[in-house]
Amino acid sequence: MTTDAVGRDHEAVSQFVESFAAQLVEAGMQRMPARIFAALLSSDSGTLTSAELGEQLQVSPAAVSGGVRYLAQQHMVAREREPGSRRERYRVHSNQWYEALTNREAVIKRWEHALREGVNSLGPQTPAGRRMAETLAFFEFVDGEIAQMMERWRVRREELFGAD
Amino acid sequence: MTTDAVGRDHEAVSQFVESFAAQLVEAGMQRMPARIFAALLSSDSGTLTSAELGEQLQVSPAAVSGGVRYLAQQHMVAREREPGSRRERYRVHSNQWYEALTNREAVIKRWEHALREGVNSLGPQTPAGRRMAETLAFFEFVDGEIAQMMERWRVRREELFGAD
DNA sequence: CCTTAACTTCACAAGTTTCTGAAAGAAGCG
DNA sequence: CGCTTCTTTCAGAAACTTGTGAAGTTAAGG
Repeated sequence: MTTDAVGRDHEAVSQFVESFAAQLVEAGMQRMPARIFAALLSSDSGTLTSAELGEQLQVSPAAVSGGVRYLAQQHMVAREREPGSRRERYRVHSNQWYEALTNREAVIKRWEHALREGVNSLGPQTPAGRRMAETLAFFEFVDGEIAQMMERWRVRREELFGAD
Repeated sequence: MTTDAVGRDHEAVSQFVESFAAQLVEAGMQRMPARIFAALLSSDSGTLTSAELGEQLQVSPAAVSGGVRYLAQQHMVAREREPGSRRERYRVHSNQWYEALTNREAVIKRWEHALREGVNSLGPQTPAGRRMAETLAFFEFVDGEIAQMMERWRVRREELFGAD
C-alpha cells in the first residue's frame, strides 16, 4: 500500500472519493460537484485549493470553477481567500454540510407552492384535489418536524463527540 | 375556461402536471417518470391506463412503459391488471406515495455503507476519518428519527382527514 | 390454437449535458 | 502602473440521456 509521509493511502482515498461521489450522483447531484465535494470531505483539513482539486480529480481549472460555484450556491462549501495570495481555497464545514442536505427549505417551499396550485386547479372538493391537499399537509408537517429533529441531533452530537 | 362534463379544467390540470413534474425533475427525478407521476396524482381515481397516459402527455407507449417501470421500482406506483382485459392500469396510493419519498431506506443504507468504507480508508483517528464517522452517526440518527416521524404523521393524518 | 390487443424491448436519432482549451478578467506585488 | 498568477467565462467537441418507431412478446377471447 502506497502511503505518503503522513500515512495517507492515496489509492484507497481516491477510491472512496469516487464511490462516495457516485452515491451523490445517484441521489441527483451533478458529477463534478459530487467529486469535488467528496474530495473535500476526505481531506484532513477540510480545505483544498483549486489546483489541488484539479490535480486530484484530473480535471481542468474550468471544471473545478464550475463545480465549486454550484456547491457554494448550495451552501455546501465556503470559499476562502488565502490572505496574501490569489489562491482560493474551498472548505467543507465538517459539522454543517449534512445539515444543508436536510435543509431543503427552498425545495420544500417550492413543492408546497406547486401543490397549492394543484389544489386550486383541481378544485379542493374533487378527489384529486383532496389527495393533493393531504400531500400538502404532509409536507407542512415534515417541514416542522425536520427542524426539531436537527435540534435533537445537535444535542446528540454533543453527547457523542463533545462540544463543537 | 374549458371544462368537461365533470367540471375538470383540462388546461389548468395539464399546466399543473407540467409544473409539478418540473419540480420533481429539479429534485432529481427523470423527466418522463416525473410527468407520469404528476398525471396520476392529478387524476381523480388515482389510476390511469397506459393509453390514457400516452394521450395526455403526448408520448409514445414505449416512453410510458419505461417511465412506469422506473416508478414501480421506486414503489411510487403500483401496476394493476384490469380483470378480463390486457389493459394495465397504474395507481398512485394517495396516502402512501410520499411515505415512499421519505423511505429512502435503500439510499440511506448505501450512503452509510460508503461512509463506513470512508472511515476505514482514511483511518478512524485521522481528522478526515473523524469527520466521516460523525457524518455516519448523523445518518444513523436520521434513519431512526424518520421512522418515528412517519409514525407521528399517521396519527396526525387521522386527526386531520379522518381514518383511512 | 389462432387472432389480435396490449405491453415491452431494442437500435438509433435528436437533444442535452458536461468538460475542455483558449481568452478574458481580477488582484497581489514589485 | 504593469507583470504575473490565479480564476472565471465562453464556444465548441464529446459523451451521455431520452424518446421514438418497429419488431418482439404475452395473454385474452373466440
